[in-house]
Amino acid sequence: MTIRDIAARCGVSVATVSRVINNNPNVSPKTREEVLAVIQAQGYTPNAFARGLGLNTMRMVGILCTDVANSFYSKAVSLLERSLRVKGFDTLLCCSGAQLADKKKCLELLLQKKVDAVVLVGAAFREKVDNGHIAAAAAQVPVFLINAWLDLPNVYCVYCDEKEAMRANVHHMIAAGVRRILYLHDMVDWAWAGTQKLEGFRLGLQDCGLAENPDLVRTTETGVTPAQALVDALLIQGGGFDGIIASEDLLAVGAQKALLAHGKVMPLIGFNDSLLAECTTPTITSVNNMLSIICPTAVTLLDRLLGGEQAPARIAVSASLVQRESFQLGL
Amino acid sequence: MTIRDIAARCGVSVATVSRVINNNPNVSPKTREEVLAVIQAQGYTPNAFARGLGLNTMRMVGILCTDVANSFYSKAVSLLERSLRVKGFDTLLCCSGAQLADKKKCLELLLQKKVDAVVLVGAAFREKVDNGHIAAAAAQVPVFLINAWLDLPNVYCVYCDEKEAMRANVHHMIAAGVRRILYLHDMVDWAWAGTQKLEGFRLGLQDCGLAENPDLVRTTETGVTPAQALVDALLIQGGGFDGIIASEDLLAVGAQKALLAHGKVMPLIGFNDSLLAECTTPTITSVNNMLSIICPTAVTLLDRLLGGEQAPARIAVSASLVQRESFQLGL
DNA sequence: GCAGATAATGTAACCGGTTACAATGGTGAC
DNA sequence: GTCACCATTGTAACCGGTTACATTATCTGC
Repeated sequence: MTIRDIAARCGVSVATVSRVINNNPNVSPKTREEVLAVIQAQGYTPNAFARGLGLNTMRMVGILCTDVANSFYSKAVSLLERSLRVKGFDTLLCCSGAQLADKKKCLELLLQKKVDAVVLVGAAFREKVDNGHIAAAAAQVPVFLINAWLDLPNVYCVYCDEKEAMRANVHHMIAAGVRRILYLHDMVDWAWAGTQKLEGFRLGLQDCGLAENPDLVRTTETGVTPAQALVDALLIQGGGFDGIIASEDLLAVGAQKALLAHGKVMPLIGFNDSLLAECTTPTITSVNNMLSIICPTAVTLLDRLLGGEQAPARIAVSASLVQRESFQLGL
Repeated sequence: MTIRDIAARCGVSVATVSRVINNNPNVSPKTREEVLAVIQAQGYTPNAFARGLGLNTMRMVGILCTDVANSFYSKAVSLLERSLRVKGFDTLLCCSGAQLADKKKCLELLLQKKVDAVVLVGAAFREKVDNGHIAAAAAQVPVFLINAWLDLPNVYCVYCDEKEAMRANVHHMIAAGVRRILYLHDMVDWAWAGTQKLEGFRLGLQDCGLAENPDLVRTTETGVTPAQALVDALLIQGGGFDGIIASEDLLAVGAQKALLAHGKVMPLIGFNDSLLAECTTPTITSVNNMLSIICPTAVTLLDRLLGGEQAPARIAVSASLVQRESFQLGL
């Protein structure tokens, strides 16, 4: 069943049928109605490939995601997909893992499928690391970074100001009487968000006139268990901290487990406002980095841009702290 | 840059270039080498839409997922996407939500994009509910159900035998001395897996010569908080159970929170072996429904089938219980 | 009644690949 | 030398849409 079949059945030309399909106004109401009736009756659907070839787009957007199994990324993908669908885009998903070479390969795969744009979730590096693949992609289609920052042409960034959020966290803790904050972060030091948080932590201490203690800024592998092991080891060595901030809820959970095991109690703040933070006992206070704003905003940007409008290259939104039980503890 | 440009630059015909691109053996080594060199030099990539039009496939598979933000589904999507990519398929993702009408619409969207197959994650209904959209999809492309069961032509099911897993859970509990098990499940009673679990629960009791107590089979909304509220209410009313099985870790977490709040301790088993089960204190024993086997298996099936081979319509794998702290408690 | 504008429709080229079939050239057998 | 055969290559039709441009029909004002 092709457009020519429909045209023949209606006694009109293919152009007219095409016009009807694409809501082109240059068709008489009567003709339109007849054509629509035949299309309906025959259950005709235009061939997407032919359409793509003619229009040079299939309205597909590629999402390059480090790992959808990670709840933070999956939340982003979920929000992006929904927004994209509303705007009439389909989502091509590619989960690259953390390796640079794999990200590069996945990006190429997406571009080969001729997506209209690419959205990167947890895939952007700091400038000092090789971003050649992103620049190469941006040479072909607009690239959107979720919660990351990169100064490259045709790369658009929508992110949460986690630096300020972290700074505020430090202020909160110190205002509440904490004096020696342990900052726990995972080792992906190339990630933009990671550097922002660390910087915010330092700024916060500075604001309060406190010196940074290198022993209280600790790097751990990602995951509950490594974080738990690290905090456990620190507590065995005598601790030396009276509050904890973790760069991610996963690490906060590990820290909390260690605290509980030692019968210790102190303020604890995590990041990402994930489901995990609600599942522990006590629940964990966490920074919400506003994916629910960032993702739809990025899609709006994308839609505007592809529609030929101008769009800002960067949009920052501020975070919000979700208070739960773990912050009050031990005060 | 088209295939004709490449052909002209090489002094060969488009057919030859096409043969080189597609690894057709009917090309002399010398010619192949020359053509590849030019392709390389020009950075030529075949137009995916033209290719799709000619071959009537772009090697894309649609995944229809209820909700990727849910960790169980996102795990499935992650595993599926990886396996599909290895086989040379790209993944079109559509998250429909739980509404039947939305699922239907999403399925149509995927089919319009001319995917080679559709994989349904958390989207299959029991037979008594309307499955017309699935049958309609199966009339166009093979449909694969992850952890669900449906007897329709061209629908392939790969699932975990959660009925037996549940039955075994009941046996375990009773062997450990539990006498009155509370079964907590969410209200999506149309889901195949849900009915299987309930049936397994009943069979388990039957096996052990115990009568089913309707008061101890409770339905709750999905989520930690509703489950917590329900168990809390039951405990206030006096309890009457000495062990809990939850149809999902999320509910198990809620149940555990209620138990902790009441200072109660009893064996608890969840389903899905999710990250949540490791984050609570104590950790929660949970049934692993083998997504890590099911998903790659489904993709293998899909690949074989699209390759023209025969493939079984159903594959069942058995679950495995992951022992953690919550099962020993109170024994 | 007619020039000129406007609305509706049709024709055919084009998008960029794949591939059936035809054509060419070189080989060895006899 | 001729023929059959095989490996290699080329020509042109085809996939199924979109759309520039041409054409025809209708309407307007004078």
